[in-house]
Amino acid sequence: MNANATFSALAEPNRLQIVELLRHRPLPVGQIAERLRLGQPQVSKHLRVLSEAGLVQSRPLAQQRIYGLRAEPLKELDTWLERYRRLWEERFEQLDDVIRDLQRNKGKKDGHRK
Amino acid sequence: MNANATFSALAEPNRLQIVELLRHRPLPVGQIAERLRLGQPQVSKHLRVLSEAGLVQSRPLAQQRIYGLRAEPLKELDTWLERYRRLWEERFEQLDDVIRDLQRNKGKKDGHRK
DNA sequence: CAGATATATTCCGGTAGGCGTATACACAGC
DNA sequence: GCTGTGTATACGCCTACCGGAATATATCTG
Repeated sequence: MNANATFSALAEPNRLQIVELLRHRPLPVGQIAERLRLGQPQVSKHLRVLSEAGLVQSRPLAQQRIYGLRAEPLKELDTWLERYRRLWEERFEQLDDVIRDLQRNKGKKDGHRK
Repeated sequence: MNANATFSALAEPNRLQIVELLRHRPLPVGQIAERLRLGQPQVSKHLRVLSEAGLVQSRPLAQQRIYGLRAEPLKELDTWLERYRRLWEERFEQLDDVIRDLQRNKGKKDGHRK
């Protein structure tokens, strides 16, 4: 799925900060730049990436563009994570168990332990 | 929060594939390389990154290293996502609402400074 | 010990992507 | 129209990082 695009969009620290900032409320570009102490062109570029990943959306208001979060990619991330919840909710098949299996299959020769 | 490290580790497509592969069960490096059709050194390097992000863990078995998933970073990701669930569970404060607010306030100038 | 197997590390070349500056575009108000 | 404000894009520089090949390290076998 698109999890890839979402991850790489959020991998950049400033972009992650932008997302966290927009979690509270939509903001125009200038406000984002000011609060995160970033250059305006950098913010615009990051917003472009976030927008292409579907994480934000903008509406024009006079000369401003108000950017707000979009839920879908995060919802998809949640769905993606769903498949991993067993890792900590059930105790799952643990590494050591697998090691033990493999050692058992190794056959008769194994007298080696740590 | 370490969310940053987790995101950038998962941003790389091959690393994401490795994680998805290890979701089913732990595997030695060679198996991973074979199934994903990647070079062994590349896999080792990706595993190093994943390991430093805490996403995988290895145990030696003879000359092999068996890599398996670790739950914690994914659990943290889940926690991080928690704060965004309102975005789609409640309908939240929507972009258009904010636009309307801003347009209404347009009459009076509130201070902005640089 | 030598040789085989499994993995890690190193070096190199190419490239994607970040920042800063300058510039282009868009809209508002006069 | 012109000017000011807000945002987007273009250009250049630079660093991080990926892939591939060669090499180093570790462990088993005989």
